[in-house]
Amino acid sequence: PNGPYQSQQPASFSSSYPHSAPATGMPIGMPSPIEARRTSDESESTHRRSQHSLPSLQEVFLNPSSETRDSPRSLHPSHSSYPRPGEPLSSFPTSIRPTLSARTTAPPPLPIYGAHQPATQAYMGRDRDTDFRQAAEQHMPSSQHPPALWPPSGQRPAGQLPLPSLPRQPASPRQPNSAAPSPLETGRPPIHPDEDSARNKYEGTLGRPFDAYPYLDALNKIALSSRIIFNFAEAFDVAAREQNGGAPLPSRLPNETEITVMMDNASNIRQCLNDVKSMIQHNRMHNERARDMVREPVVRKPLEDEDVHMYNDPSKAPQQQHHPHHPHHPLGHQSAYTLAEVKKRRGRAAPPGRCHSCNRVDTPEWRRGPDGARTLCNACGLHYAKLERKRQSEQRSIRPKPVHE
DNA sequence: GGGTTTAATCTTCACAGGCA
DNA sequence: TGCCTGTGAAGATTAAACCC
Repeated sequence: PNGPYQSQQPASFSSSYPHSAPATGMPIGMPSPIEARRTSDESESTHRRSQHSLPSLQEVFLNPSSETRDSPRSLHPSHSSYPRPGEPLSSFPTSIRPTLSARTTAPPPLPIYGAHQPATQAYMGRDRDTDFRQAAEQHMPSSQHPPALWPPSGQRPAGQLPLPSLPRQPASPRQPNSAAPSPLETGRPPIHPDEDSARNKYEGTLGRPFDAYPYLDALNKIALSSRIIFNFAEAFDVAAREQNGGAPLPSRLPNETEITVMMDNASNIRQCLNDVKSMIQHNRMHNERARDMVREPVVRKPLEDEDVHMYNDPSKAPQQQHHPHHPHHPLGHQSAYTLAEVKKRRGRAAPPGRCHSCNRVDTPEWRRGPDGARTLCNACGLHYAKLERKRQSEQRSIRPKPVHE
Protein backbone atom coordinates (compact mmCIF):
# COMPACT_ATOMS: atom_id res chain seq x y z
CA PRO A 1 0.00 0.00 0.00
CA ASN A 2 2.94 2.33 0.34
CA GLY A 3 4.20 1.79 -3.16
CA PRO A 4 4.48 4.72 -5.49
CA TYR A 5 1.49 3.62 -7.53
CA GLN A 6 -0.72 2.36 -4.80
CA SER A 7 -2.32 5.71 -4.34
CA GLN A 8 -3.71 5.48 -7.84
CA GLN A 9 -5.29 2.19 -7.14
CA PRO A 10 -8.95 2.05 -6.23
CA ALA A 11 -9.70 0.30 -3.02
CA SER A 12 -11.80 -2.22 -4.85
CA PHE A 13 -9.15 -3.06 -7.37
CA SER A 14 -9.09 -6.77 -7.01
CA SER A 15 -12.81 -7.15 -7.01
CA SER A 16 -13.56 -4.61 -9.64
CA TYR A 17 -11.29 -5.81 -12.34
CA PRO A 18 -13.57 -7.77 -14.61
CA HIS A 19 -10.94 -10.21 -15.70
CA SER A 20 -9.15 -10.58 -12.45
CA ALA A 21 -8.66 -14.01 -11.05
CA PRO A 22 -10.76 -14.51 -7.96
CA ALA A 23 -9.50 -16.22 -4.92
CA THR A 24 -10.52 -19.55 -6.31
CA GLY A 25 -7.78 -19.34 -8.87
CA MET A 26 -10.14 -18.98 -11.76
CA PRO A 27 -8.25 -18.06 -14.88
CA ILE A 28 -8.80 -14.88 -16.66
CA GLY A 29 -11.52 -14.73 -19.20
CA MET A 30 -13.60 -17.40 -17.61
CA PRO A 31 -16.34 -15.61 -15.76
CA SER A 32 -17.90 -17.59 -13.04
CA PRO A 33 -21.62 -18.15 -12.99
CA ILE A 34 -21.70 -15.65 -10.18
CA GLU A 35 -20.16 -13.04 -12.42
CA ALA A 36 -22.54 -13.96 -15.17
CA ARG A 37 -25.41 -13.20 -12.88
CA ARG A 38 -24.30 -9.74 -12.02
CA THR A 39 -26.67 -7.03 -12.92
CA SER A 40 -25.91 -4.86 -15.84
CA ASP A 41 -25.51 -1.86 -13.60
CA GLU A 42 -23.05 -3.68 -11.51
CA SER A 43 -21.01 -4.85 -14.44
CA GLU A 44 -21.16 -1.42 -15.94
CA SER A 45 -19.90 0.22 -12.85
CA THR A 46 -17.36 -2.51 -12.54
CA HIS A 47 -16.11 -1.81 -15.98
CA ARG A 48 -16.11 1.87 -15.27
CA ARG A 49 -14.08 1.34 -12.17
CA SER A 50 -11.74 -0.94 -13.98
CA GLN A 51 -10.95 1.78 -16.44
CA HIS A 52 -9.31 3.64 -13.64
CA SER A 53 -7.56 0.72 -12.10
CA LEU A 54 -3.95 -0.14 -12.48
CA PRO A 55 -2.95 -1.42 -15.88
CA SER A 56 -2.01 -4.94 -16.63
CA LEU A 57 1.58 -5.84 -17.30
CA GLN A 58 0.87 -6.17 -20.97
CA GLU A 59 -0.64 -2.75 -21.05
CA VAL A 60 2.17 -1.14 -19.16
CA PHE A 61 4.97 -2.72 -21.08
CA LEU A 62 3.58 -3.88 -24.33
CA ASN A 63 0.68 -1.76 -25.37
CA PRO A 64 1.85 1.78 -25.96
CA SER A 65 -0.84 2.33 -28.55
CA SER A 66 -3.59 2.55 -25.98
CA GLU A 67 -4.05 6.25 -26.32
CA THR A 68 -7.59 5.55 -27.37
CA ARG A 69 -8.32 5.18 -23.72
CA ASP A 70 -8.85 7.95 -21.33
CA SER A 71 -5.30 8.40 -20.25
CA PRO A 72 -3.18 10.79 -22.20
CA ARG A 73 -0.47 9.24 -24.29
CA SER A 74 2.18 11.23 -22.59
CA LEU A 75 1.34 9.58 -19.33
CA HIS A 76 1.81 6.10 -20.58
CA PRO A 77 4.93 4.62 -19.10
CA SER A 78 6.05 2.84 -22.19
CA HIS A 79 5.47 5.84 -24.37
CA SER A 80 7.83 7.77 -22.23
CA SER A 81 10.46 5.43 -23.49
CA TYR A 82 9.95 6.28 -27.10
CA PRO A 83 11.91 9.00 -28.78
CA ARG A 84 10.13 12.29 -28.87
CA PRO A 85 10.47 14.98 -31.47
CA GLY A 86 13.79 16.62 -31.02
CA GLU A 87 14.87 14.13 -28.49
CA PRO A 88 18.10 12.39 -29.31
CA LEU A 89 17.71 8.71 -29.66
CA SER A 90 20.55 8.27 -27.26
CA SER A 91 18.09 8.75 -24.46
CA PHE A 92 15.68 6.39 -26.07
CA PRO A 93 17.72 3.23 -26.04
CA THR A 94 18.71 3.58 -22.43
CA SER A 95 15.15 3.11 -21.37
CA ILE A 96 13.78 1.09 -24.18
CA ARG A 97 16.62 -1.32 -24.65
CA PRO A 98 18.56 -1.46 -21.43
CA THR A 99 19.86 -4.92 -22.07
CA LEU A 100 20.86 -4.19 -25.61
CA SER A 101 23.06 -1.23 -24.96
CA ALA A 102 26.25 -0.99 -23.06
CA ARG A 103 25.63 -0.02 -19.51
CA THR A 104 27.86 1.29 -16.84
CA THR A 105 25.45 0.52 -14.05
CA ALA A 106 24.39 -2.90 -13.00
CA PRO A 107 22.24 -4.23 -15.77
CA PRO A 108 18.77 -5.45 -14.96
CA PRO A 109 17.97 -9.11 -15.39
CA LEU A 110 17.83 -10.26 -18.93
CA PRO A 111 14.35 -9.37 -20.11
CA ILE A 112 13.42 -12.86 -21.01
CA TYR A 113 9.77 -13.65 -20.93
CA GLY A 114 8.67 -13.69 -17.36
CA ALA A 115 12.00 -12.69 -15.96
CA HIS A 116 10.80 -9.17 -15.37
CA GLN A 117 8.19 -10.29 -12.98
CA PRO A 118 9.95 -9.89 -9.67
CA ALA A 119 11.00 -6.37 -10.50
CA THR A 120 7.48 -5.57 -11.55
CA GLN A 121 5.94 -7.02 -8.49
CA ALA A 122 8.34 -5.08 -6.37
CA TYR A 123 6.25 -2.00 -6.85
CA MET A 124 2.98 -3.38 -8.06
CA GLY A 125 2.47 -6.20 -5.65
CA ARG A 126 1.23 -9.49 -6.92
CA ASP A 127 0.00 -8.64 -10.32
CA ARG A 128 -3.15 -10.13 -11.74
CA ASP A 129 -1.08 -11.36 -14.63
CA THR A 130 1.03 -13.42 -12.35
CA ASP A 131 -1.17 -16.45 -12.10
CA PHE A 132 -1.80 -16.68 -15.78
CA ARG A 133 1.77 -15.95 -16.71
CA GLN A 134 3.06 -18.55 -14.33
CA ALA A 135 0.56 -21.02 -15.65
CA ALA A 136 1.63 -20.19 -19.14
CA GLU A 137 5.28 -20.62 -18.29
CA GLN A 138 4.59 -24.00 -16.83
CA HIS A 139 3.29 -25.05 -20.20
CA MET A 140 6.17 -23.52 -22.05
CA PRO A 141 9.57 -25.10 -22.23
CA SER A 142 12.33 -22.68 -21.58
CA SER A 143 13.47 -23.01 -25.16
CA GLN A 144 10.15 -21.61 -26.30
CA HIS A 145 10.22 -18.52 -24.20
CA PRO A 146 9.81 -15.41 -26.24
CA PRO A 147 13.21 -13.87 -26.56
CA ALA A 148 12.61 -10.51 -25.01
CA LEU A 149 10.01 -8.02 -24.12
CA TRP A 150 9.90 -4.89 -26.11
CA PRO A 151 10.21 -2.49 -24.53
CA PRO A 152 11.62 -4.15 -21.46
CA SER A 153 9.56 -3.99 -18.35
CA GLY A 154 10.15 -2.38 -15.02
CA GLN A 155 11.03 0.93 -16.61
CA ARG A 156 8.22 3.05 -15.33
CA PRO A 157 9.57 6.42 -14.41
CA ALA A 158 8.40 7.87 -11.17
CA GLY A 159 5.34 10.03 -11.29
CA GLN A 160 3.91 8.59 -14.41
CA LEU A 161 0.33 7.45 -14.29
CA PRO A 162 -0.69 4.07 -15.58
CA LEU A 163 -3.27 3.54 -18.21
CA PRO A 164 -6.49 1.74 -17.46
CA SER A 165 -6.15 -1.93 -17.78
CA LEU A 166 -6.71 -4.02 -20.80
CA PRO A 167 -7.98 -7.52 -20.59
CA ARG A 168 -4.73 -9.32 -20.45
CA GLN A 169 -5.65 -12.16 -22.64
CA PRO A 170 -7.80 -12.24 -25.70
CA ALA A 171 -11.42 -12.10 -24.82
CA SER A 172 -12.68 -15.53 -24.26
CA PRO A 173 -14.33 -16.83 -27.38
CA ARG A 174 -16.80 -18.43 -25.09
CA GLN A 175 -17.79 -15.27 -23.33
CA PRO A 176 -18.66 -12.33 -25.50
CA ASN A 177 -17.95 -9.35 -23.41
CA SER A 178 -18.89 -5.84 -24.23
CA ALA A 179 -16.00 -4.65 -22.16
CA ALA A 180 -13.56 -6.68 -24.16
CA PRO A 181 -11.28 -4.77 -26.44
CA SER A 182 -12.13 -4.61 -30.07
CA PRO A 183 -10.19 -6.68 -32.56
CA LEU A 184 -8.47 -3.50 -33.55
CA GLU A 185 -7.18 -3.12 -30.06
CA THR A 186 -6.19 -6.70 -29.53
CA GLY A 187 -5.03 -7.42 -32.99
CA ARG A 188 -7.24 -10.47 -32.99
CA PRO A 189 -9.38 -10.92 -36.06
CA PRO A 190 -13.06 -10.57 -35.33
CA ILE A 191 -14.94 -13.73 -34.74
CA HIS A 192 -17.68 -14.33 -37.18
CA PRO A 193 -21.03 -14.85 -35.46
CA ASP A 194 -21.38 -18.24 -37.02
CA GLU A 195 -17.97 -19.23 -35.93
CA ASP A 196 -18.67 -17.88 -32.52
CA SER A 197 -21.92 -19.73 -32.19
CA ALA A 198 -20.28 -22.87 -33.36
CA ARG A 199 -17.68 -22.49 -30.72
CA ASN A 200 -20.27 -21.60 -28.15
CA LYS A 201 -21.95 -24.89 -28.45
CA TYR A 202 -23.18 -24.66 -24.94
CA GLU A 203 -24.27 -21.08 -24.92
CA GLY A 204 -20.90 -19.76 -24.11
CA THR A 205 -20.42 -21.63 -20.93
CA LEU A 206 -19.30 -25.06 -21.88
CA GLY A 207 -18.05 -27.15 -24.70
CA ARG A 208 -14.38 -26.66 -25.29
CA PRO A 209 -13.26 -28.84 -28.10
CA PHE A 210 -9.81 -29.29 -26.63
CA ASP A 211 -7.75 -28.32 -23.68
CA ALA A 212 -8.05 -24.58 -23.46
CA TYR A 213 -4.96 -23.88 -21.44
CA PRO A 214 -2.28 -24.62 -24.05
CA TYR A 215 -4.47 -23.03 -26.67
CA LEU A 216 -4.95 -19.82 -24.73
CA ASP A 217 -1.32 -19.94 -23.74
CA ALA A 218 -0.26 -20.07 -27.38
CA LEU A 219 -2.60 -17.23 -28.27
CA ASN A 220 -1.26 -15.21 -25.42
CA LYS A 221 2.30 -15.75 -26.53
CA ILE A 222 1.40 -14.81 -30.08
CA ALA A 223 -0.17 -11.62 -28.84
CA LEU A 224 2.80 -10.89 -26.64
CA SER A 225 5.41 -11.32 -29.34
CA SER A 226 3.26 -9.49 -31.85
CA ARG A 227 3.03 -6.52 -29.59
CA ILE A 228 6.74 -6.56 -29.01
CA ILE A 229 7.33 -6.40 -32.74
CA PHE A 230 4.61 -3.84 -33.19
CA ASN A 231 6.07 -1.61 -30.51
CA PHE A 232 9.50 -2.01 -32.02
CA ALA A 233 8.28 -1.03 -35.46
CA GLU A 234 6.22 1.82 -34.15
CA ALA A 235 9.07 3.23 -32.12
CA PHE A 236 11.51 3.27 -35.02
CA ASP A 237 8.82 4.43 -37.36
CA VAL A 238 8.36 7.48 -35.19
CA ALA A 239 12.09 8.02 -35.13
CA ALA A 240 12.31 7.70 -38.90
CA ARG A 241 9.47 10.12 -39.53
CA GLU A 242 11.15 12.69 -37.40
CA GLN A 243 13.88 12.86 -40.00
CA ASN A 244 11.34 14.48 -42.34
CA GLY A 245 12.28 12.34 -45.26
CA GLY A 246 15.96 12.68 -44.70
CA ALA A 247 18.31 9.82 -44.31
CA PRO A 248 17.87 8.39 -40.84
CA LEU A 249 20.72 8.88 -38.48
CA PRO A 250 22.59 5.70 -37.67
CA SER A 251 21.95 6.32 -34.00
CA ARG A 252 18.21 6.20 -34.66
CA LEU A 253 18.31 2.89 -36.43
CA PRO A 254 17.85 -0.44 -34.72
CA ASN A 255 21.03 -2.31 -34.21
CA GLU A 256 21.62 -5.85 -35.31
CA THR A 257 20.98 -7.26 -31.88
CA GLU A 258 17.57 -5.66 -31.78
CA ILE A 259 16.75 -6.97 -35.21
CA THR A 260 17.78 -10.40 -34.03
CA VAL A 261 15.53 -10.08 -31.03
CA MET A 262 12.61 -9.18 -33.28
CA MET A 263 13.39 -12.10 -35.55
CA ASP A 264 13.37 -14.35 -32.54
CA ASN A 265 9.99 -12.97 -31.62
CA ALA A 266 8.78 -13.63 -35.13
CA SER A 267 10.05 -17.17 -34.86
CA ASN A 268 8.23 -17.52 -31.61
CA ILE A 269 5.03 -16.38 -33.26
CA ARG A 270 5.54 -18.92 -35.98
CA GLN A 271 6.18 -21.63 -33.45
CA CYS A 272 3.06 -20.75 -31.50
CA LEU A 273 0.98 -20.65 -34.66
CA ASN A 274 2.27 -24.08 -35.51
CA ASP A 275 1.28 -25.23 -32.06
CA VAL A 276 -2.21 -23.86 -32.51
CA LYS A 277 -2.41 -25.49 -35.89
CA SER A 278 -1.40 -28.81 -34.39
CA MET A 279 -3.99 -28.47 -31.66
CA ILE A 280 -6.71 -27.77 -34.19
CA GLN A 281 -5.63 -30.63 -36.41
CA HIS A 282 -5.45 -32.95 -33.48
CA ASN A 283 -8.88 -31.87 -32.35
CA ARG A 284 -10.31 -32.38 -35.81
CA MET A 285 -8.92 -35.89 -36.02
CA HIS A 286 -10.22 -36.49 -32.53
CA ASN A 287 -13.75 -35.56 -33.55
CA GLU A 288 -13.60 -37.50 -36.79
CA ARG A 289 -12.51 -40.57 -34.93
CA ALA A 290 -15.39 -40.07 -32.53
CA ARG A 291 -17.85 -39.85 -35.40
CA ASP A 292 -16.43 -42.99 -36.95
CA MET A 293 -16.90 -44.84 -33.71
CA VAL A 294 -20.48 -43.66 -33.52
CA ARG A 295 -21.37 -44.78 -37.01
CA GLU A 296 -20.25 -48.35 -36.43
CA PRO A 297 -23.01 -49.80 -34.22
CA VAL A 298 -26.20 -51.04 -35.85
CA VAL A 299 -28.84 -48.52 -35.10
CA ARG A 300 -32.23 -49.73 -34.06
CA LYS A 301 -34.89 -47.11 -34.30
CA PRO A 302 -36.33 -46.73 -30.85
CA LEU A 303 -39.98 -47.23 -30.24
CA GLU A 304 -41.92 -44.19 -29.39
CA ASP A 305 -42.62 -45.18 -25.81
CA GLU A 306 -39.01 -45.82 -25.11
CA ASP A 307 -37.92 -42.89 -27.13
CA VAL A 308 -39.53 -40.43 -24.80
CA HIS A 309 -38.49 -40.88 -21.29
CA MET A 310 -37.12 -38.59 -18.71
CA TYR A 311 -36.67 -35.19 -20.31
CA ASN A 312 -37.12 -36.90 -23.65
CA ASP A 313 -33.84 -38.47 -22.93
CA PRO A 314 -33.46 -41.47 -25.21
CA SER A 315 -30.49 -42.66 -23.28
CA LYS A 316 -32.97 -43.88 -20.73
CA ALA A 317 -34.51 -46.22 -23.27
CA PRO A 318 -33.86 -49.78 -22.20
CA GLN A 319 -31.85 -50.77 -25.23
CA GLN A 320 -29.79 -47.67 -25.15
CA GLN A 321 -29.24 -47.12 -21.53
CA HIS A 322 -25.61 -46.45 -20.89
CA HIS A 323 -24.85 -46.88 -24.51
CA PRO A 324 -22.83 -43.81 -25.18
CA HIS A 325 -22.18 -44.72 -28.75
CA HIS A 326 -25.80 -44.63 -29.68
CA PRO A 327 -26.51 -41.71 -31.97
CA HIS A 328 -29.54 -40.78 -29.92
CA HIS A 329 -27.53 -40.43 -26.85
CA PRO A 330 -28.03 -36.96 -25.40
CA LEU A 331 -24.44 -36.11 -26.01
CA GLY A 332 -24.76 -36.96 -29.65
CA HIS A 333 -21.86 -37.60 -31.93
CA GLN A 334 -19.53 -35.03 -30.60
CA SER A 335 -19.35 -36.41 -27.13
CA ALA A 336 -19.49 -40.06 -27.90
CA TYR A 337 -15.77 -40.41 -27.94
CA THR A 338 -15.36 -38.73 -24.63
CA LEU A 339 -17.91 -41.06 -23.19
CA ALA A 340 -15.98 -43.95 -24.56
CA GLU A 341 -13.06 -42.55 -22.70
CA VAL A 342 -15.24 -42.37 -19.65
CA LYS A 343 -15.89 -46.04 -19.94
CA LYS A 344 -12.22 -46.71 -20.33
CA ARG A 345 -11.48 -44.63 -17.31
CA ARG A 346 -13.94 -46.48 -15.15
CA GLY A 347 -12.28 -47.84 -12.14
CA ARG A 348 -9.55 -45.30 -12.36
CA ALA A 349 -9.74 -42.78 -9.62
CA ALA A 350 -9.76 -39.54 -11.55
CA PRO A 351 -8.09 -36.95 -9.42
CA PRO A 352 -10.38 -34.01 -8.83
CA GLY A 353 -8.92 -31.09 -10.66
CA ARG A 354 -10.55 -27.93 -11.86
CA CYS A 355 -13.86 -27.48 -13.51
CA HIS A 356 -13.20 -27.07 -17.21
CA SER A 357 -15.85 -24.41 -17.40
CA CYS A 358 -15.67 -22.23 -14.31
CA ASN A 359 -12.33 -23.56 -13.08
CA ARG A 360 -13.42 -24.01 -9.55
CA VAL A 361 -11.53 -26.63 -7.63
CA ASP A 362 -14.11 -27.69 -5.10
CA THR A 363 -17.58 -28.93 -5.80
CA PRO A 364 -20.00 -31.22 -4.05
CA GLU A 365 -20.03 -33.38 -7.14
CA TRP A 366 -17.91 -33.75 -10.22
CA ARG A 367 -19.89 -34.25 -13.37
CA ARG A 368 -19.40 -35.35 -16.90
CA GLY A 369 -18.79 -32.65 -19.45
CA PRO A 370 -17.86 -32.30 -23.07
CA ASP A 371 -14.26 -32.99 -22.14
CA GLY A 372 -15.04 -36.23 -20.42
CA ALA A 373 -16.00 -37.56 -17.08
CA ARG A 374 -15.49 -35.54 -13.96
CA THR A 375 -14.44 -32.48 -15.84
CA LEU A 376 -17.22 -30.17 -14.71
CA CYS A 377 -18.29 -29.05 -11.32
CA ASN A 378 -21.74 -29.88 -10.11
CA ALA A 379 -23.34 -26.66 -11.26
CA CYS A 380 -21.68 -26.60 -14.66
CA GLY A 381 -22.35 -30.28 -15.17
CA LEU A 382 -26.01 -29.88 -14.45
CA HIS A 383 -26.18 -26.88 -16.69
CA TYR A 384 -24.44 -28.77 -19.42
CA ALA A 385 -26.73 -31.76 -19.04
CA LYS A 386 -29.75 -29.55 -19.14
CA LEU A 387 -28.61 -27.84 -22.30
CA GLU A 388 -27.90 -31.16 -23.88
CA ARG A 389 -31.36 -32.41 -23.03
CA LYS A 390 -32.85 -29.24 -24.39
CA ARG A 391 -30.82 -29.54 -27.56
CA GLN A 392 -31.89 -33.13 -27.99
CA SER A 393 -35.55 -32.29 -27.53
CA GLU A 394 -35.26 -29.48 -30.02
CA GLN A 395 -33.65 -31.75 -32.55
CA ARG A 396 -36.40 -34.23 -31.95
CA SER A 397 -39.09 -31.63 -32.44
CA ILE A 398 -37.76 -30.59 -35.82
CA ARG A 399 -37.32 -34.16 -36.94
CA PRO A 400 -40.07 -35.18 -39.47
CA LYS A 401 -42.67 -37.52 -38.08
CA PRO A 402 -42.64 -41.12 -39.26
CA VAL A 403 -45.00 -42.02 -42.05
CA HIS A 404 -47.14 -44.39 -39.97
CA GLU A 405 -48.23 -41.49 -37.82
C1' DG B 1 -45.99 5.81 -14.64
C1' DG B 2 -44.18 3.89 -10.60
C1' DG B 3 -44.16 0.80 -6.77
C1' DT B 4 -45.46 -3.60 -4.73
C1' DT B 5 -46.81 -8.31 -4.78
C1' DT B 6 -47.02 -12.78 -6.72
C1' DA B 7 -45.84 -16.46 -9.72
C1' DA B 8 -42.68 -18.56 -12.70
C1' DT B 9 -38.17 -19.69 -13.79
C1' DC B 10 -33.39 -20.37 -12.98
C1' DT B 11 -29.33 -21.78 -10.33
C1' DT B 12 -27.00 -24.41 -7.09
C1' DC B 13 -26.46 -27.83 -3.58
C1' DA B 14 -26.86 -32.24 -1.64
C1' DC B 15 -28.63 -36.63 -1.62
C1' DA B 16 -30.48 -41.13 -3.48
C1' DG B 17 -30.18 -44.72 -6.51
C1' DG B 18 -28.43 -47.37 -10.43
C1' DC B 19 -24.58 -49.22 -12.95
C1' DA B 20 -20.04 -51.33 -13.79
C1' DT C 1 -16.78 -49.05 -4.19
C1' DG C 2 -16.55 -45.41 -7.31
C1' DC C 3 -18.86 -42.96 -10.64
C1' DC C 4 -22.74 -40.96 -12.95
C1' DT C 5 -27.31 -39.22 -13.26
C1' DG C 6 -31.62 -37.46 -11.71
C1' DT C 7 -34.32 -35.12 -8.36
C1' DG C 8 -36.01 -32.23 -4.51
C1' DA C 9 -35.15 -28.21 -1.90
C1' DA C 10 -33.77 -23.60 -1.16
C1' DG C 11 -32.49 -19.25 -2.62
C1' DA C 12 -32.10 -15.85 -6.33
C1' DT C 13 -33.81 -13.70 -10.34
C1' DT C 14 -37.17 -12.29 -13.67
C1' DA C 15 -41.67 -11.39 -15.49
C1' DA C 16 -46.40 -10.45 -14.97
C1' DA C 17 -50.24 -8.67 -12.52
C1' DC C 18 -52.15 -5.47 -9.60
C1' DC C 19 -52.83 -1.16 -7.18
C1' DC C 20 -52.29 3.75 -6.30
